[in-house]
Amino acid sequence: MRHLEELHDNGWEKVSSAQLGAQLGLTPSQIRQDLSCFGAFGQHGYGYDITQLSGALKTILGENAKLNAILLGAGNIGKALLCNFCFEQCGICMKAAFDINPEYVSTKIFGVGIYDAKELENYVKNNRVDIAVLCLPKAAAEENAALLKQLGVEAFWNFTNTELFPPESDAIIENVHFSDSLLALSYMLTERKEKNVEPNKRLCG
Amino acid sequence: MRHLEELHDNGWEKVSSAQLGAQLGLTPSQIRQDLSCFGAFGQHGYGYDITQLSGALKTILGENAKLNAILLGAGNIGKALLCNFCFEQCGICMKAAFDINPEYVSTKIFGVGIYDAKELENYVKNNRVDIAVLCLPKAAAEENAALLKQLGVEAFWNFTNTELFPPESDAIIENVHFSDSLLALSYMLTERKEKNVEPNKRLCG
DNA sequence: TAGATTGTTAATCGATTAACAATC
DNA sequence: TAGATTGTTAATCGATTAACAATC
Repeated sequence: MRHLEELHDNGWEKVSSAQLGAQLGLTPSQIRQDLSCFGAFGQHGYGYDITQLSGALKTILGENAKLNAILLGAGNIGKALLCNFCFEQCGICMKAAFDINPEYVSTKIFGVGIYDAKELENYVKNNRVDIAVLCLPKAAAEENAALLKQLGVEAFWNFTNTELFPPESDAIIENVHFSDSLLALSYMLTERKEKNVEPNKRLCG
Repeated sequence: MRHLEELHDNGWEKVSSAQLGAQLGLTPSQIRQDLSCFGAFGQHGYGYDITQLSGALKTILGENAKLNAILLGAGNIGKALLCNFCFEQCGICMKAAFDINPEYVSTKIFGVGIYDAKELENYVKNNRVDIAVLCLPKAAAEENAALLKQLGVEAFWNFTNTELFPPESDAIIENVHFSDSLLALSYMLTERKEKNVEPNKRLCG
């Protein structure tokens, strides 16, 4: 999706699975087979019309679903998201943010009102909330996630450094674990450096 | 790793592959086989000593490698990372940040000095830089990543919403693509809602 | 010794790749 | 029609799971 938009911005109108594959580091087969899971978006002998394909993907990804979100925790990360991240572009409507800090309450960040955390339950009961964005400290996150789940919120975008629910939970969770990500990078770099020094003791690809 | 630390904090001393699997939503086999890629950390008939295992994983992940990092772009996201993210705990030493905004230059955020972006090249030439954390707007990110790569920086923690290098590049990149993440969530939620409404037109798992 | 649980080998499953008929 | 490229079926490959001998 991201790549298709880039191509579109650069004036491309069509693209073949071979081109897409080369640009993304995938095989043409993979492009075609993955897309075919969701339908037939290409034209034989021509390729994929970029506008058409990205339109279809948008629908599949739910960008047209008009989902409502709220944000919990207007600290540094929460603020950074509200200010910098374009929820709109992902088809998400950011409705409200909640915090316990009285300094923040009743202010607005980038057009989004900050409410007292005490009002959270009431808000969720009276408004449709599809996605909760969690930017809280660990303990508060678990507590609030459980509450929200109970109130019917199904999806969580989790910036806390914890698993919110046990594996058997049916909540939909997308974790953004910064430390996992950085450690993965650290691992890849460390591994490469070791390989360069002692090229004979590697295991497992 | 994260889970082992949690167990440790809760007073656990040993854990079996069956327990770990249940807690993480994996099969015991997977736990054992994945760990065995890197060595034999358990004891037959006993399980894994948590301190010992997490110590071993730390080394594997490079937490003991003492890597140096710099951060580019002290805007909202950059600031949030500097203030809230514990690089230390991942074994990373955050040495310096760079920005073009004269308001930021020569100040400090959370103990990390902000320098003028003009000094970047000079700094990298005179100091070891293992990891560059990119919190820049797209265009600037590509430019700076190319420069850093040329100066010998191998690893990039990328908070830009773009691919920094073509797939064939040998740079080590860990992307944190917020919009990808949110769209994945949006997809899962949309898919579930559709399934509930029309339970008969699903494809591909 | 009996019980538990590992590390590893073999069996199964799913995902990726290759091939090709269909078709624009 | 010839050339290009899709969507899909079959072949290959790798990853997950199951099984079990080794051992604490």
